[in-house]
Order: sequence, then structure tokens, then C-alpha cells
Amino acid sequence: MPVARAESSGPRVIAHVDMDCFYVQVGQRKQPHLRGQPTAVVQYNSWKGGALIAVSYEARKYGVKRSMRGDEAKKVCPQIQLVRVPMARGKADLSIYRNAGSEVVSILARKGRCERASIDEVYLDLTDAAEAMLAETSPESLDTIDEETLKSHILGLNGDGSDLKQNVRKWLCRSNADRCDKLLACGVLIVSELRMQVLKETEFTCSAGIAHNKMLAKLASGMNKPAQQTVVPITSVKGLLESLPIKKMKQLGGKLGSSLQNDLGVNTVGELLQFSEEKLQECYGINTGTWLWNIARGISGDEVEGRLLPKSHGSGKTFPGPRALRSIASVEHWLNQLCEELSERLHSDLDQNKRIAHTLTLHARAFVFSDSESDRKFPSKSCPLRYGTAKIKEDTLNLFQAGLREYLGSYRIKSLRSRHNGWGITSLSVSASKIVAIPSGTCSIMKYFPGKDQSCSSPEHLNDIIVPETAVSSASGLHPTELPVDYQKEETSIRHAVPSLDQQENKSEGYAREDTYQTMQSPEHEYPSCSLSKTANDSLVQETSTLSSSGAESFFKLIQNELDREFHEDAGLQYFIHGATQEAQKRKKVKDKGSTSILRFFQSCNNSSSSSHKQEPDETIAEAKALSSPSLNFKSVSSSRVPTEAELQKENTVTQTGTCSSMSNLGQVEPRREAWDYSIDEIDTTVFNELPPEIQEEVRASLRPQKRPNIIKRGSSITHYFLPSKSTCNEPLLFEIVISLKPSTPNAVAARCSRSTPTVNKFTQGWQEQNLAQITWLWNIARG
DNA sequence: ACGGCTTAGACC
DNA sequence: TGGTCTAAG
Repeated sequence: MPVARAESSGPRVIAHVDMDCFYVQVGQRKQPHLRGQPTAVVQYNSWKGGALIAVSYEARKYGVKRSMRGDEAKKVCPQIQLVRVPMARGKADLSIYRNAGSEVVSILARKGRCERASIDEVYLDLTDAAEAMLAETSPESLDTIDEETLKSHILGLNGDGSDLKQNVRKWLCRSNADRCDKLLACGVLIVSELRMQVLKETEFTCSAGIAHNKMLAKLASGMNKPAQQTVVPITSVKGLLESLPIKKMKQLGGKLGSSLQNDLGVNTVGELLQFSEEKLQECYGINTGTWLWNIARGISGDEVEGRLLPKSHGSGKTFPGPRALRSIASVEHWLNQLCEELSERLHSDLDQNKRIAHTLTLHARAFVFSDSESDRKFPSKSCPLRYGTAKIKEDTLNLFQAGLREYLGSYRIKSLRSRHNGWGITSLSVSASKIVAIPSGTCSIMKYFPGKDQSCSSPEHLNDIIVPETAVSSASGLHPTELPVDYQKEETSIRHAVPSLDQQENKSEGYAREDTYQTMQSPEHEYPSCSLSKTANDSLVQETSTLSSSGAESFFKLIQNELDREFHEDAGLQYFIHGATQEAQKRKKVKDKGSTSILRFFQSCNNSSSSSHKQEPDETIAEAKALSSPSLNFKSVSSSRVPTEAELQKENTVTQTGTCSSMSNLGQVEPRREAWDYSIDEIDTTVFNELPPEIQEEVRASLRPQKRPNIIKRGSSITHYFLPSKSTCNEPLLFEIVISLKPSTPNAVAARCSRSTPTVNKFTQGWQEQNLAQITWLWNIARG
């Protein structure tokens, strides 16, 4: 939905730069013999020659269109060259295009604020550059103007054929022009320069529009393609919009545009002028109404956002019609493929841009046979994003199953015994959002974090780690008709948020309690247990052994996750320590709060110990230095093709300083605490009941309801996100508790854990062994 | 039973 | 805030 914004004060110079059939150009650069030939880019070559996603201008002359199949294109243009989109993991891989887009952006960002609008489009705010130019070397004083620049188009300038270039020259150099036009003229020169630079450095051509706002610039960029540019003087705006079909306007290509046509009988932007602002607001609401009134007059206050990098990453695939996925096993397979791609991209983002994504979202489309309208209703689900391919896969699968349960629940499909499930999945996509730049102090180490380690990213290894998961999923995969098994799996698989831990759990002998399964079921999940297969029952036993300690697990999982998230490989730990000690030396005190979880973690440790413990960090530092091998250099991973953040960003320095300052503010606001606090926002009551009595007692004793900050907050515990949603729960399963531990040393934390019952003990032993060293590091560093 | 795959933004 | 919907390339 468009939203109205006031036009800023002075006249701006805005450019929209659009790459010409970008994918084709990328292909042609790679295979130069394709240049000048009718060419198209196809994906999925297997069926009818693949689908065209980009068509060269030479091919367009033959009537080749996007949305043709490769075979059709061959019919109308037999000599057409088809370039295939690279495939990876069974799906199209667009990374070469994304990277090529980054090359272009890094050049276009040189002259002003730059917004990456899509893979092949950017907006530029050239106001400052144009004003600077006007102040120094106004176009009228130029005696030579580049040939290419003279090929610019000036909207509304009636070039009477004969001497177009002279007309352009005249317009650019008019001394009597008003300031608005002079600024635009400067914009024309700057954009022309930029486009030539793009061509020189990337071999790509592009087209551009130059105007006083984004909307007009965007309109103009498409008016003369390819490899040309068009400027829109204010005096031409009215004429341009008057006859412009309403659907050509950005934001009006869809339902809103149709509504204007059908409900108001408006077919051109000009026809919008007859409606009062009030009338439009009445029809479309205050925001959209005002926006419409404005755009009819060529007014648009949208700012060019300084953003060179995408705000999210996603990987998806469709499974149309007969190819719909019909079993959990196949869904899992594809989700894994998507997750691998996503994880790879997240890690490059971390490497290249020092950014971390915080939210993982799963989207799917599904159908049930009973409802032809059903395919849009599959709920999307999201949860906090944990780095590491295995974790992303695991969380994604859980999100999917939560979604599926809700989806099927809404159709009252509770028990599916028939051979064919009543559902099918027609599309899957996994995305990562809420991406923020990490504080500069920790940048140097972040690139060594999860993903480099095979234990995390290699699929083979992954299978080794999540033993029980694999076992159960293959069982349910073999028996897709027995959904209760899947649900069972869904209920329990969330207990495997910590692979290493689970491994530990399952190797050792657990004690299984018969009633655990029942206890864990919410009233909504009354699946006939008689339909469980033997395999499933075996899995169940295995699973319940895990469940019995799940309370303790969820208790500690938070801690584990915090550690694991950023320390789950030695290299990460080493470099973190290295970075952290540097940072500590620099600032004496880590003040950043609310950035990465680990820093928050630090903060509380630091606070708690600053007065009572004056332990010197020397040892730690020495050891940290020893650990961080000097032979490894910290050189940038960027290739010449893909610009690094440093190369790209003005934006980022702004972002980062902004982030830092706001964080230090937060740091000051943060109340000083004696305790080493872990806030577990929500815990499943049934999980709580599973805790050994003494632990329950401890937890109760440390409950501080009166201290709860801000009512019930959504939990940070991963498990929360996979529990049944409100709509499928009769009563709230969750309540919020705050647990305080006041250990004097890290050993005390571990010791305290070992005092628990055998099950918990087993759990904590694993935890202890794995993490005591890490806790100790943290403990010491926090005081550094 | 087909256009596939991505990203962004607004609303509630 | 998470989830849904719209839009665009």
C-alpha cells in the first residue's frame, strides 16, 4: 500500500538507473560471442526448453517475450541463443546476478545516496552533487559535452528531427533556465558520467531517468531503452502524466490500479485530477487517498534510502500442480536444500558485510482436496534465527510442522489414515530478515564464525550429529500416512535444539516414563496412539527419554544457545576471544548492549563481577593470543567482482555509528545487577513439571513475579516458537519466569548443575564438559 | 496445472 | 510483533 509523504523542501535531483535486460548481459559478459546476438536467459531447461526470464533487445525484435518457453522462442527466432540460469541444489541459483548487481551498485553509489531497489535497479539522490556542480562548473560554462551525454532525451522538448544533439546541448546549457532545470541538467551530466563508468568497469549498459522525485525518475528510465537516459523537466510533468495509463505507475499495476479503473473509471493519471483529495481519501483511506491525489500531480516525497544491501535473504521453490510435495520426507528434503542455500548466503553476508540476520521465516503454500481456495492459507511461521546450517534446517522443519499442524487443524484434518494425505505443498520458501550490522569491535572475528566448520555446514556430518532426528524423520517419511507419528516427531524434535547435547543424551541410557508422551500433549493433539507403528513407537521411547529432562534442557538451552550460537566451533571461540580482548583493551569495558546476544551476556557478567572480583585478565589474554594463530591473516574475503562493505558503504558507517550510539545509550540505561540473570521468558508448564522436584523448588524459590519486566513478552527460547499457536490452544501453556543464579565462579555454575538428579546430571555433564571452558573464558574476559 | 524466484513495504 | 497481503522486477 502506498503511503503519502510530504515533498521535501527544495528541489531534488533523483535518478533511477535500470540495467538493460540484466540477466542477458551477465550471460553475454561471460560468453562474449553472444553479444549482439538474439539471446535469452532460461531457467529449468528440462521442460519445453525452460522459462524465459530475460530477453535481449535483438531477440525482442523477433517477438520473443518474457514468459515464453524456450521452445516457443526458438519458433519465432530459430537462431536465438539460450543461456541457462545456474542450478544448485536442484533449484535456480541467482547468485551470479546478485553479485553482478553489487558491482553496479558499488559504482553508482559514488556520487550520492544510493538505494538498491532490486537486483538490477537503483535510485540515486544526486541533489548535493548537482548543487555542487552548479556552484562550481555550471553546464552553461561547459564547452565540450560528451557525445553520449548529448544522446540524452529531454521529455517535452520537441526535437524536430534534424539536430537532436544540438537541442540537448542547448537545453543543458540554457543560461536562462530556472534553478530546477539547471539542477536537472547537472543531474543529466552526472548520471551520464556514472553510466559510462558502469560500462567501463562492468561492461554492462543501463538506462536512467532523471527527475525531481523517484516516481518520475522511474517513469523516465523506462522511456528510452536500452542504454539511454531521459530527463523530466518539471514543465513536462503535466503532459507526461495526462495521458499516462494509470497502470503504468508504480504501485498501481495491481489491484489498486484496477480499482481505480473499475470503481472510479479512471484510466489515465490525468483523469485522477478531477477527484478531490477528500473523495480519494474516502474511497481509499487517508494515506492512499492523499498519495493518489499527489501522484496525479507528479508529487512524491519518497526519499531515496541509503541502502546498498538487501534487507532480507530468501530461498524458495515452487512445486506446481502434480509436482506438489505430499510427504513430510520430501518437504524435509527440499527445505534442507533451501536452508543450505540460505545459510550459504547468510554466511557470505556475514563475511562480506558483517551483518547478522535475526529472524528466520518459513512460507509455504499448500492445498487440501476439500477446499479449492485452500492454497493461500498456509500460515507463515518465524522464529529467532540461529546460525549454522544444521540449526537453520532444524528450526525450519519445526516451523513447517507447526504451520502444517495449524493448517490442517483449520480443516479439522486430525487423523489421516488414508494412503494419500489430503494435502500437498505447492511452494516452500525460507527467508532471513532483521539483518543488522554487527558492532565494529566484533567485526574482525565474525567472519570466522559458524559455517566455515564442516561440523556445521556439511550435510554428511550433519546426519551424524542429529541422530534421533534422522531416525524419526525417516520413520515418518516411510509412513507418511500416519500423521500422528509426524506430530509426535514435531512435538519432540524441538528438544533437539542443541545437537551436541542431544547426541550426548541419546548415547547414554535414558529413563523412559510411560506417561511422558501423554503429559506432553496439549488437548488439541488427541491423535489415536493405536496408529503408531512399531518404528514410531521405538522412536517414541527414544524420544521420551529425551523428554524427561527437557525441563532442564529448556532451562539451560538458553544459555547453551547463547554460547552455541556464537561459539560452537573452536575457531569461532578463539577469534572471538582475540577480538574481545582487543576490544576490552581498547575500551576497558564492554558497554554494547542489545546488539548481539553475546554482548548482553557479557554485560551482565561484567556488572555482576565488577565490584566483587578483581581477577586479572592477563592469563586469559595471554591464552587468547596464543590461541589465535598469527599465521592466519584477517584479510578481506572479497573478490574483485563483489565489492566489500568497506568499498560500498557510506551508508554503513552511518548505520554503524547510529547503532553504536544507541547501544551505548542502552548500556547506560541498563540497571546494574548483582545477579547473573538468565531471563527465560516462557516455559512450558508441562516442561516445568518434568523437572526434578528439587529443581522445581529452586525455580519456584527464585521466581520473582513482581520483578517481571513489562507483562508477558514473547520468549527468546527457541522452543516457544514451535509450540501450538494460540488459536489451537484451549488454555495458555506458557508462563513467564525469571531465574536468577548467583554463582561466584563458573565452576559453581557447573557444580550446581551436577548436584541435580541423574538425568539432569547427565544433561549437565554434557553441558558442563562442552561449555565449562567457554564459560570460564567468558567469565574472565568479561572482567578484562 | 505452470511463470519462477526474490525482495520490500504496509496494515493490524 | 508476527503474520498476511500487495506489488514489482
